[in-house]
Amino acid sequence: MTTKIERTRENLRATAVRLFAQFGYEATSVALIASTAGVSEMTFFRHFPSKESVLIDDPFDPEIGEAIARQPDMLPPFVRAVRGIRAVWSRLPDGAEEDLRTRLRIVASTPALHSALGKNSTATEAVIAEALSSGLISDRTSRVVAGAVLGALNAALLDWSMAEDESLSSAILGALDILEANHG
Amino acid sequence: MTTKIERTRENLRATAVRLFAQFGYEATSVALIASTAGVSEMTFFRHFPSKESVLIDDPFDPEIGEAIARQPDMLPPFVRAVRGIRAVWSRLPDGAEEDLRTRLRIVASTPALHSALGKNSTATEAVIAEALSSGLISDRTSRVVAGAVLGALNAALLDWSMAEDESLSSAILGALDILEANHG
DNA sequence: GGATTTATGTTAGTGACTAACATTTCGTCA
DNA sequence: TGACGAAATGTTAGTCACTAACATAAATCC
Repeated sequence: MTTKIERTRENLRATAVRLFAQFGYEATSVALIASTAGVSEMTFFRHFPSKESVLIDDPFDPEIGEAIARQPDMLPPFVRAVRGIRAVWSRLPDGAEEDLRTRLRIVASTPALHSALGKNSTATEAVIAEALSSGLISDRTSRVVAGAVLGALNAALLDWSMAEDESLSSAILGALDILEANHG
Repeated sequence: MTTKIERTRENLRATAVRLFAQFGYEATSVALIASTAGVSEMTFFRHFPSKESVLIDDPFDPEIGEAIARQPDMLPPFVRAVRGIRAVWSRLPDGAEEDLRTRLRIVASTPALHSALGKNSTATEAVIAEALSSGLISDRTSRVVAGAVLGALNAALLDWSMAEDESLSSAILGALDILEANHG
């Protein structure tokens, strides 16, 4: 059974996304989201650390790290990172795709949120860099490769969100292929 | 002769950076910066659009675009982007290097600012993507490559800021080489 | 030196977010 | 079923970044 806390959170999330889509992200205050959802403003912040986090949350960090760490050590770091991400992102839970597209469209159309995407990436970037690190390459190389791969992934996600009838996996795979080309 | 507006701006900038280094970015309010600099809070925002912008400003966008556009069309987009950025970033005005390092160190040590780095990149990313676009590659490819290159550049800059005795150009060139490797 | 810009100040406000404390709602067990 | 302890929510008051409107001071031009 869904707990109350889960229900309240989902209620807030759905309400927020609906209002964002209708009035725009910046024009939608947290106070409005809360009152529309029938809770107080404080309750919103008990369930989400920030207004941004309703749209931007990426629970895949641990999986990505493991998937990258699983790639053979002798492959170039670029290839390891790309294949790890590909392994995680090419199979999303059903229904998550439309939801992700809705959220990313709001992000893409709100300049103030572009940076938020990057903020989220910071943690992921660290995870990737860590997973890449080995005796064979420098920390600098790990971090630069992680930054490049994440930058490419984010660009592809935003671009995909604006496309009409493309599957997420084909967009991701296509973008990662661009990176991997001539590296493997 | 330096105009008054330039003097006030530089005064605010120097004061802010000094306070950031001393007390930390988040612990330093704009009100404190302004009063320490001997002006009102409003004046601060007349000279800087945001608190972040004191540390993060990248006036190179037009140059980067031109430098990339100058690269031969038949080169792979990765190589064009990397060489364009290399051309611009490998020659910085004297003294700018120490200043940049100071600012980036504050950014690197302040999680809240990591996203700001990405925000700044959004504009640069668009410039790079535009400069890359040609009849030979898709818009998607341009954007993905731009994202990758910018992600790598930002990672390298942050990493460099924490290093002790490394020149900026060698860090940049090294990072770009990682990207260009096997692409040219 | 007076008039006109130009830079700055003041005041008041919005919106995201936090802290401290009060209150309700809920599951649990007698 | 009803009291009890805990979890979820509410209230209030505050901080800080940032904006708008209007007022004043200071630099520049004639």
